[in-house]
Amino acid sequence: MPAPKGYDREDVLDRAIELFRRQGYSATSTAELAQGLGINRKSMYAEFGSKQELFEAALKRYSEVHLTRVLAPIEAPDANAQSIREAFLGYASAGETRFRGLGCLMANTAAERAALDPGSAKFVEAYLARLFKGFRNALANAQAEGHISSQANLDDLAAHFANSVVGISVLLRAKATPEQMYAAGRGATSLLKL
Amino acid sequence: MPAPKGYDREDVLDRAIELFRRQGYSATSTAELAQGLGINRKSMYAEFGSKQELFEAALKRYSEVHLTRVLAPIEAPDANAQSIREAFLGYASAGETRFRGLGCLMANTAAERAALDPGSAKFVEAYLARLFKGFRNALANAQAEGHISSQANLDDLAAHFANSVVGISVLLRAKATPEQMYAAGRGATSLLKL
DNA sequence: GACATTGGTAACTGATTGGTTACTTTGCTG
DNA sequence: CAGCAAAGTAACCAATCAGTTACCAATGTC
Repeated sequence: MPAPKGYDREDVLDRAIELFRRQGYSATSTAELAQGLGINRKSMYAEFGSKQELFEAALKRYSEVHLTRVLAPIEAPDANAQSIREAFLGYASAGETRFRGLGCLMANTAAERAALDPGSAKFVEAYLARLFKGFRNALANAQAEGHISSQANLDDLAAHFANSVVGISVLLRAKATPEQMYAAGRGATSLLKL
Repeated sequence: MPAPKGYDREDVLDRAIELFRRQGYSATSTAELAQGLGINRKSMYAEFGSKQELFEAALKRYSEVHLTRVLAPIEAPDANAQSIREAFLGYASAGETRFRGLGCLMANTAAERAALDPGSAKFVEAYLARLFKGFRNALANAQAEGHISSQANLDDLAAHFANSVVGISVLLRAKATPEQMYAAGRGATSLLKL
């Protein structure tokens, strides 16, 4: 067995996520990446192949780990109106953390790369579908629990909530004030009774 | 008097808007710009000074001309609930036009540049404030006309609509299906009575 | 029609881009 | 301890980056 790697792939990907999230794809050079990842350029290319492949690996991990954590409230099988409210409160509160100015890697990628790069677009597409599906289920429960009008169109509302999450992510990226984000969250969820 | 310019500044800026909107700031080179603008690189630098200044001039014109046109329904002094509905219908319908994949220059800039570039950030900030103000006024009229509950929080709702516009712009950029966008628009405006 | 002022063309600058190649170092296995 | 496969280092590559400079062409006034 040869010399073991001096780095952990998942740690490296988390650092890549941080870098791409802060600077975007185009504005992040491979030299910056290697330095930020704490590994050599050679090792970076050996491990990931190219900047594009590293980016897609970062998107994959972001989706599997980071998004899974942040979407947990609305993806729980028993998610309901209260879960949706809590989720938006959580996203708005990110404006008071270090994520202010960073935003969401998927939302940033949707705006920066998806239209130009099919490799990114498929992750964004899956992200939007995932958001919709999560909200759609939570809304079905909310309706069953009487927190939404029985004649509400759940597909429209799920699309609305998914869209609002994307919007809030961009506000977060654009350093909108936390109060703007809280207000947007309250407004978006104001049609949930109680 | 010397030789007249072989180009019109406003036409050139409109082409710059188109290019930056399609490719973003970082992914658009000055060579591409000069070619796309239909003028020489030298003339471009003589007219605008730098890529950054050209970008800001494009943002300025986009705000003054393009945004003013597209925001007209909600910025009319007598805008009301119906105006808001129509506006969202209009934004969603852009998904069936050539703007699919382009999105809104302000929303794209919010995600790509605002966090890194104060020069862009001030335009984005003004854009968000403008959206809020427009919706806030339209909502006041809507409430007076009985199309919104009298105890609704108009500030929250204005922030919500502004946020939804940003979200829909990103969906447009990410080539979401028109149906996704129409659904998001219907969901976002579903709390407007009638 | 000579001059002055501007726009247009193209070659060029040094720096940086993504990616590669030779070479050294490391650490496990037989 | 000898051998070898992989990681680390750094120099290197052609291409491209934003921006500049020197030159030519066009247009106006006097």
